[in-house]
Amino acid sequence: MSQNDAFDLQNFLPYLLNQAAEESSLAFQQVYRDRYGMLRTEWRVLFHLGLYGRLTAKEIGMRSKMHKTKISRAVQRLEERRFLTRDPDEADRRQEYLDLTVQGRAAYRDLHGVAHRYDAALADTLTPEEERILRAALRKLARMA
Amino acid sequence: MSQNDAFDLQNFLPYLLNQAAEESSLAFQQVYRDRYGMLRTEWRVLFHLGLYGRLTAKEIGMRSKMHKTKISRAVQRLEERRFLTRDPDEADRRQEYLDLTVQGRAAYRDLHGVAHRYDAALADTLTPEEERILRAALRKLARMA
DNA sequence: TGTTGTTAGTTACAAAAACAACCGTTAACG
DNA sequence: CGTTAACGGTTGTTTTTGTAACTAACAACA
Repeated sequence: MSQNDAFDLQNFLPYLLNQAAEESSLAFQQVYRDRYGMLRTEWRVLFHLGLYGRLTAKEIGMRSKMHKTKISRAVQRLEERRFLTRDPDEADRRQEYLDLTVQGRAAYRDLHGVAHRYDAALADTLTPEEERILRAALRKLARMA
Repeated sequence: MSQNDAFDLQNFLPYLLNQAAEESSLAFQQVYRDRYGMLRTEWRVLFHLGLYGRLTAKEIGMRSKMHKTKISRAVQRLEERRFLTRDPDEADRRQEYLDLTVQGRAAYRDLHGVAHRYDAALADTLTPEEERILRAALRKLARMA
């Protein structure tokens, strides 16, 4: 039974963050899933390559904090579906550089636009002050150890 | 390659929300996992019962937005481990009321305290204004359709 | 050089989530 | 009543994720 204390689930930041993240991801997920058959890990890899250009799996891992097995599998699927190619680094043959194909860049541009517009639509439900502070606070929380 | 546009992953709210949610859940997850062998779905069910008292699975679903199969399985495991009991509703034998056992209430009180303190610690990394606005903005986003 | 440790990435297996079909019960209504 | 639809919940199967062990390549250094 509830303790006489205002602290409930809706006040628990991890829970609240999760609900907001899930709810706000849904509509975008719909797009990359239906339009390109991608998983979350896959559009993330696609975006990293689209935004920063040629990268190794390792570099994607450092930037995204995704585990290397997730990246490995996402890269496999993206390669199978011809969204990217692998280019072995001759100087260090443990790693390979990843590049988007023409098709990959097209998908990236498309999804980038969708994401941008969707982000703007989300931000529109907030006041400018709310938006600014929300982003700052989220960055702080995401950077915690 | 990056378009000449400030919009990148770190500015995409669903991504940012997800990173913050994941990062901020980690430490708490550690506690309910190590201390009670629970999964995320399980502590959520536990909290619903702890906060609101006797509920049916359906009611938990409406409040939490979790899918009914997740709830069904969480309830199973919580019952096996003697954190809750089921009480069939004689008036409508499709549903059953769920109640925490003594052990369940003890686990709830313990985890509630941990969550409360952890939430306070998270909030401490923010200014009071940031905290207030963050919570308001997250509630807005979580309630979107 | 050769041995030992690290690194980038993959693979194999176990745990968990998603999705659909299902069972027994109740509601709606001819 | 009897039939059909809806509901609460469970079960089975497929995807996806997490974890650990592995391979091949490189680095450090005696």
